Amino acid sequence: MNTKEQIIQLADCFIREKGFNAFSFYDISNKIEIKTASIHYHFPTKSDLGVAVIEYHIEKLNKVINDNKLTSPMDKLDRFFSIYKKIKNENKVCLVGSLATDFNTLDEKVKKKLKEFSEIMLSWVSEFLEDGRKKDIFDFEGESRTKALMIISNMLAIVQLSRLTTQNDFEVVKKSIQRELIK
Amino acid sequence: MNTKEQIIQLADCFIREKGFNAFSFYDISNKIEIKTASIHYHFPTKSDLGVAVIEYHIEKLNKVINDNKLTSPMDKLDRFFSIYKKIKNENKVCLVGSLATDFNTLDEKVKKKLKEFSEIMLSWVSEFLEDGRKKDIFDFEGESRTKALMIISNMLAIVQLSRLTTQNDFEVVKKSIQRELIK
DNA sequence: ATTTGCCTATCTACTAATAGGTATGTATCT
DNA sequence: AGATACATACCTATTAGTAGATAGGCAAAT
Repeated sequence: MNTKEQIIQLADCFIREKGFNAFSFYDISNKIEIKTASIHYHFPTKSDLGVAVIEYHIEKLNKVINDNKLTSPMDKLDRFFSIYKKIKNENKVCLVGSLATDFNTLDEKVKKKLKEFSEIMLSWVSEFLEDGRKKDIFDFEGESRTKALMIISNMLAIVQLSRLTTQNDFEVVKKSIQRELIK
Repeated sequence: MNTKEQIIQLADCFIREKGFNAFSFYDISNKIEIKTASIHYHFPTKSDLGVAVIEYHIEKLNKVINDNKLTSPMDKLDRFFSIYKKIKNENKVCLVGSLATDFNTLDEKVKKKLKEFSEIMLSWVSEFLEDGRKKDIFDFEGESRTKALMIISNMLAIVQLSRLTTQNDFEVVKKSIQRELIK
């Protein structure tokens, strides 16, 4: 892994651990052996770094989507849950949730990229929910986009909320979604 | 309203608009005619101000709970939704969501107070859901605390997420919760 | 009735730390 | 020679927080 990738991954960690406005170039320079000024060589501004982090997430998500193109809706759902399970295990929050609370402080290109990311996520979940319903694996009423919004909301929020309640609440919510959804 | 109360309300606005780490004493001093140093007279540290903001929310929530002690579970649910409706209309996010993403940067007394707040919210919702189920107004499976977690998660997240998708998604999610819950 | 002194709430002026960012130099590799 | 990937040194703005002065109100003492 080269320096640029390392910077992106560290920034990603900090954003989802502490929030965009709470992490600094110094935090990164402190973890890898590089001076803060050198980070600007790879990413002129903090916003550029923010965009790169989101792009990294888009790539990862697109890879998940592609690798699961041929699997069943149930497998896709499990894969979806595993993304959030990993976030919870690391005691982080999801990127969308983290940046959404800071949204009004972000500059336009970060906002735009974040919207792109959430759109990809929402489309993917909507599609495999719809597919699962057609195949009689899932059961829900109303539009699949709405159900996707509901499930994503649950996941996005529970990784945040369970920082305050109990870590176990993640599993509680996950199982509740499965029980309601799966026929 | 005295200066101290004004400071709390402004801090509350900023926290839920931009996040705890993105607002400064200057932001407040800029809105009311007071110097930043004078804010420290009322709140020695930023954390003290944070605690006061959460306490303000606890008071408000306790008032809502008390004023609705004798109303029906359905009215309580509507009242619960109206809290988030207001948040959405102001394009803010809820306090718990905002501070949960910054959680690892907060100091202990703020964390503790925030946990208190989320506990009160969760208990209240759990109780009126349970009551509504007993009275055959609501229909859901599993523990009422779990259902409360699900509904609070939906609300907490959709005020964040709909900053990225469309504002209307708040109503979509709200109606979906109602359709699933109400017999 | 006036003075004295304390309390409250503010200001001015300051500090030390941290922030994001820039300009320039330099070593290495192609 | 030029591009790449750093470092050094620096800048400016902003941050939370402190110290000390001040001004008004109130209440007890003179």
